[in-house]
Amino acid sequence: MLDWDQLAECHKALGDKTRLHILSLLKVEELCVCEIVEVLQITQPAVSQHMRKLKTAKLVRERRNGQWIFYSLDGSIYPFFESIVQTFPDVRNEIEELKKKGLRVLCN
Amino acid sequence: MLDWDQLAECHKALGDKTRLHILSLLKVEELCVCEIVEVLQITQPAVSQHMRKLKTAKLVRERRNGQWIFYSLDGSIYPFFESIVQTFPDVRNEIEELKKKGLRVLCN
DNA sequence: TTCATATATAAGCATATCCTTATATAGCTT
DNA sequence: AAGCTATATAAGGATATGCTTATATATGAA
Repeated sequence: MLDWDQLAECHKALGDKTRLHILSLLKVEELCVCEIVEVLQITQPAVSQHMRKLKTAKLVRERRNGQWIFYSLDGSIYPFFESIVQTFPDVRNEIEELKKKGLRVLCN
Repeated sequence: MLDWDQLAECHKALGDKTRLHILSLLKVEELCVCEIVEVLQITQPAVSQHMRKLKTAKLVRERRNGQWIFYSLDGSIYPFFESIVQTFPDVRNEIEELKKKGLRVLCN
């Protein structure tokens, strides 16, 4: 069962606009750090630190592929996760923009 | 629709153990500030400030009855609220304790 | 009106958060 | 091994958060 510490940590991780934005992107598809940097236009360390919080809160999982680390959504320990994800704004157009700029290709 | 500001504010309000505790109590039943103070054993201003955050985040509603203000759960603007509430720990025993001590009577 | 009780607000302090820049680590490629 | 790229960590500063004590406001009662 989830205790107060875990619940608070989860919601704390969700309680930041930048991280909600990142999670909304990951809802569309798995992304690596450099792609998220490109979309959000903040520094790479800032993104790394957000990813660490999301990982600690068990809201994302990571998968290394060469020098890239791909992050994807995973809130399977939270019964409410799916219903929260459904409320994320639609950011498919931002991923489309990324692809148009050809930047996704770098990581594949 | 909910935007990122509202979503972040909601989760920020949920991202604190004390507030999760308060919401868990309100899940059992409507309570006034002095009762919450009694259960949590923190100062009255601390509870007041938490209630303000919860109210601003639209997670509770308030109802004045004489000199008491009763708070109750209300996350109706959040589609995921019910599923989050279900994960709150059960604190019915704490309310029972309060009643045994006779402190609930003061407000009724 | 005066007093008592319930709640809210103000001010101040300790700690947490989020960003930045600088540096370290890890994996490719040559 | 040397150099390049992707990511992580460290350090520091500005702002936010959560608590406390002190004070203000609001309601009910005498």
